Amino acid sequence: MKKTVPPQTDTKRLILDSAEYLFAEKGFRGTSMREITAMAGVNLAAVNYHFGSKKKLVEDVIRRRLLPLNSVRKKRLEDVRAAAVEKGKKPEISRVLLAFIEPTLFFKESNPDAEHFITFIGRSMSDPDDTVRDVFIRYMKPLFHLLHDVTCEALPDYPRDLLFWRLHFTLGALFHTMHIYGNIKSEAREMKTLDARTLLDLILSYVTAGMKA
Amino acid sequence: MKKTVPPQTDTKRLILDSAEYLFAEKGFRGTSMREITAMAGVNLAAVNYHFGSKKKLVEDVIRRRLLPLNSVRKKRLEDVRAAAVEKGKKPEISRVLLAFIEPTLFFKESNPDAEHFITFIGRSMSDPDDTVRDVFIRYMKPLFHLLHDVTCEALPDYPRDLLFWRLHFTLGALFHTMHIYGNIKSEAREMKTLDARTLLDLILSYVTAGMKA
DNA sequence: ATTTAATTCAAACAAGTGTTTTAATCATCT
DNA sequence: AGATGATTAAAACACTTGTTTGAATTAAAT
Repeated sequence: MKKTVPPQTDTKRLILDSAEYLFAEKGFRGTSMREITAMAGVNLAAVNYHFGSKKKLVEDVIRRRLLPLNSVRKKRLEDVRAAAVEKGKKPEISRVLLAFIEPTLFFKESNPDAEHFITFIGRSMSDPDDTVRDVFIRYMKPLFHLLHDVTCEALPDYPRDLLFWRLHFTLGALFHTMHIYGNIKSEAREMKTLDARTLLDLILSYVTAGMKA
Repeated sequence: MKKTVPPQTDTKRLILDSAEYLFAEKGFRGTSMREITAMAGVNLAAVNYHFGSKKKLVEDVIRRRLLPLNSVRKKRLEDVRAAAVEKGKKPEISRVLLAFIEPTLFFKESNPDAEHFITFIGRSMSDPDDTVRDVFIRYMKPLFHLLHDVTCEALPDYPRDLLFWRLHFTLGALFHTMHIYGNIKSEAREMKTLDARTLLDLILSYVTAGMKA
């Protein structure tokens, strides 16, 4: 009848974890099925059996983290909007940006096993591979629209197009930061180790000033 | 009759052009030697003969555009610094950023055949492939140091570390913009077509405000 | 215990990878 | 002209890629 806890769950999770780590480290195309399965300690055919294909796998890797993260960001944005409506005032832009950025940067700490996901997602939007970029954009687009809307409510005197571009600058700064943050190698030696809170303050003051320049 | 220009030059340039276009379109790992040589209309072995390997090729692709571009940016930065010294004042941060960003965004127009390079270079810093990222960072590092120094001279009351991070945010915004700008597909349909001058004004006001937040 | 379905496994598959090889072709100079 | 060195050409190289196969193993249900 109904199965309670099939061992299949372990295999799938092991594969997702390994794939997430390797995709962050070497990119989608730079990671082979054999590397993934070897690291996960499962058979080579397991990926195609459980996920169907490499493309389906990367979609699941992205979905597993991005859907919960986007739920949190969506709720935070709607809370800011609702709080403003209740007080009969427009939302404060710094709170709007905080609602979006804080869960993003702190996602790494709330999900300690997801630290590599931040690195991976940081370059997904400009990934050379269509598959990765398309999946990422597909899941981000509704949330970005919401962010755009709430931003326009916070700064009603600014043209929508202007705020659209400035949000793109903000995302560029954020993604770039996400990619180098948590990336031990590269140029981490030049920047003192920062905790997420300090980094959040840094980026928040920067993008807030930029948005209402 | 005597040919002043040896035909070898043509082959190398054809390969560089095709590689630049395809690397921008599909990434370093996503582009095969056969695609490059087929598009260039040359023999498959020509790449290894003229460049040595695929890695050496991508290094030449990057160098061909980045060295001249960096020379211009370096001169512009030093001009801003010299002009400030002459007047006995500190340089203006907006002029510092302009000196760096303007040649970058206008590079596409001064070199019409290099329009894809901007897309390519826009993601080089976070490219999943070590080769691309290392080459790019190697050629950018001295210029970034200069930019950092002149920025610190423009804002002497701000801690060096703070300005270091804010410059990273600025580069993130710039690279992200470079990558989506000139990329006809993706989300160009949502953003009205902008000329380089308007885009420059947009990003400059944003990052200037962010830097001196 | 026997049947049935789900999962794992080793092996092979066809296609694609960057690179090398060796002979043919070309341009240039004495 | 012929000789020399640089460039091109087609083919093969050794290797990796994602995926599929069919048998072996495991778990669940009757």
